[in-house]
Amino acid sequence: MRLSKFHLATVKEVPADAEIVSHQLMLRAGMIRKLAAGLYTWSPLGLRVLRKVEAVVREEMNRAGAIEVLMPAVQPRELWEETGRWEKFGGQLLKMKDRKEAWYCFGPTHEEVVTDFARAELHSYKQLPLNFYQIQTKFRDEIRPRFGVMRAREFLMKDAYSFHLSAECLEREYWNMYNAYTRIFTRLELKFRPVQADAGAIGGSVTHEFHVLAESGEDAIAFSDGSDYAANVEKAEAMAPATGRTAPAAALERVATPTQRSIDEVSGFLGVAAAGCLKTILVRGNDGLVALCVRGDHEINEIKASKLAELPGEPVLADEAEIVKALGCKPGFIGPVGLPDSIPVIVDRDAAVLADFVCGGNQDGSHYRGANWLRDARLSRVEDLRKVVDGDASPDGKGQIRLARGIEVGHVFQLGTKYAEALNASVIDQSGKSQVLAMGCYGIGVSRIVAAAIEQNFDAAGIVWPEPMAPWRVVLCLINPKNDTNVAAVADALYADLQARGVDVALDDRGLRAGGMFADMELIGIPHRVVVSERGVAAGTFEYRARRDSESRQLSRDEVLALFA
RNA sequence: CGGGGUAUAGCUCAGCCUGGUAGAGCGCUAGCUUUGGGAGCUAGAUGUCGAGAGUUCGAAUCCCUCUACCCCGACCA
Repeated sequence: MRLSKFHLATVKEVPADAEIVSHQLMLRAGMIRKLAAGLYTWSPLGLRVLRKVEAVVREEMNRAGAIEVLMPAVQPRELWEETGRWEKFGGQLLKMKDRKEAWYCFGPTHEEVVTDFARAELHSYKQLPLNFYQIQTKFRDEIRPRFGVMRAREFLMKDAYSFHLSAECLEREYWNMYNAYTRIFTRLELKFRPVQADAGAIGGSVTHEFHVLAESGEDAIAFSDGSDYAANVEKAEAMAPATGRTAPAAALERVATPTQRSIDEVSGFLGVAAAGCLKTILVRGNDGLVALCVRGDHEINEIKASKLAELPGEPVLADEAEIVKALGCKPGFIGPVGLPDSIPVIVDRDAAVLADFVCGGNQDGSHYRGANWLRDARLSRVEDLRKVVDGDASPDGKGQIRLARGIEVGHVFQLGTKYAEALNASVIDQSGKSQVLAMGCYGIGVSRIVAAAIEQNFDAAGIVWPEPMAPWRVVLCLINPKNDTNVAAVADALYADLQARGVDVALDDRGLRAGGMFADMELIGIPHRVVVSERGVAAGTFEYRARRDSESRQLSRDEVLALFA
């Protein structure tokens, strides 16, 4: 590509509301331009990168045996009503009406459509297994779109859906996709980690997320420093403590805490470590209020709480009025001692081994000191309720938990028969009986990968692309071609040679001064730069510099060609 | 959804409190000089001050309504 014929649009300034580095650099490099909240135009430069990522994804999906399709972005309401998700999907589902007043949605995902396709196309076990995938625009009406294309409303996604006769076959394909994803992120040269994840409301068995590791990541992941164990903190199990509960030593004593409500305040005021305090919260259960207890220095894991039989799928905290009505005190003074019998007390494993602890007094302005389970407080059940913290024992028994932040770029999932059942997608098996299809689904956030890659690969000058997704692999920079016509001629010849060898090369013939040209090429992150100048032409050499290096080298023409062979 | 903020030139923003000729930097156009790390000088073009209604002799500025965008908030027990 001759850059004089391209449309580069780098800028020096960036809006104050671009918070993370990938958003800032994508705007400065002119890769994207915002149209509205969460909606971006991909410029020619940005699109080149997006297409490179897409190409790697497509190649590896094809290699793994998946078959590409393209489904409609707009989907009819009736289909979504068959699975009940027209209502259940919530506010993220963008709904609209056509001229006949019929309802449609802009697809946030394609389980319904692909299953509808499958029930029409698949009739016999002989056609299975199959894995259909597409690379397509999705729309999710996020509450708060932010960070540029990282959390946009409209985004490009690769989604694949596999169909099987048996759970065993589904599981084989699941690991096939897991391996394909590992190849994709490895080829893209990203630092990533597959992590065990929560199956969510869908309730499948095994599921993994693929996270690109980055400080700015929106997800917290836990991994072991002594093994391959890695899990989303939502999922990571907090192991039972090694030592049991010690016998009560202190007497129960009510102490005044006139204004101290939070663990920090109470622990500071009473001079007791947070780990010696008990945090009790009241949530609305399926049948009245439920108390959940964790150690003061721990936090409740909502995902784990949502799985308790006593609680609805999405637990809601009791509000102040409910608490006052039930206990006669305000939030901040709740504890398990003397709670009404109607309120189950579910206690985290670590909180359950506390002895002589501090907890709320169920009376405004008071806490208990020296409280003990059984002697003073009822304990209905012990469960894993808390979020893991750095230093916890790894659930696989090897090493300790460390925490890191990640950007979720892929997710593999065994759906089972949920959608196939709802939409009645089945085939005839060997024995002539109708069998509901088992399904898997596998997503990759293609546009998000572009941003995630920048979060891992940048420096003060701009983006430092991994080669497989760089807009061009190498750029030839012309210095002062007007002074010496040989410069342009030499550059043109080298450009033609590289192109003939299939090298993805750009020729910066825009006529900029050296400084501006170098700054642009570094900002947009081209991995290799070859300078063609009057000096070099006279000496028969080219100046070469890798984007990641700070030093340049003089190379002969053959050496340049050999670099990109 | 609740709270807060912003909306002015192509871009990034100042001006608004205290009403009175529409501003800066960058970018853009032309000329001259310059030419290996975002050049300098000179001359120039560019505005529905988000929309609507109001107060006023007069509104970017004050009041009201609307819209868009951004930030914060989902554990405090």
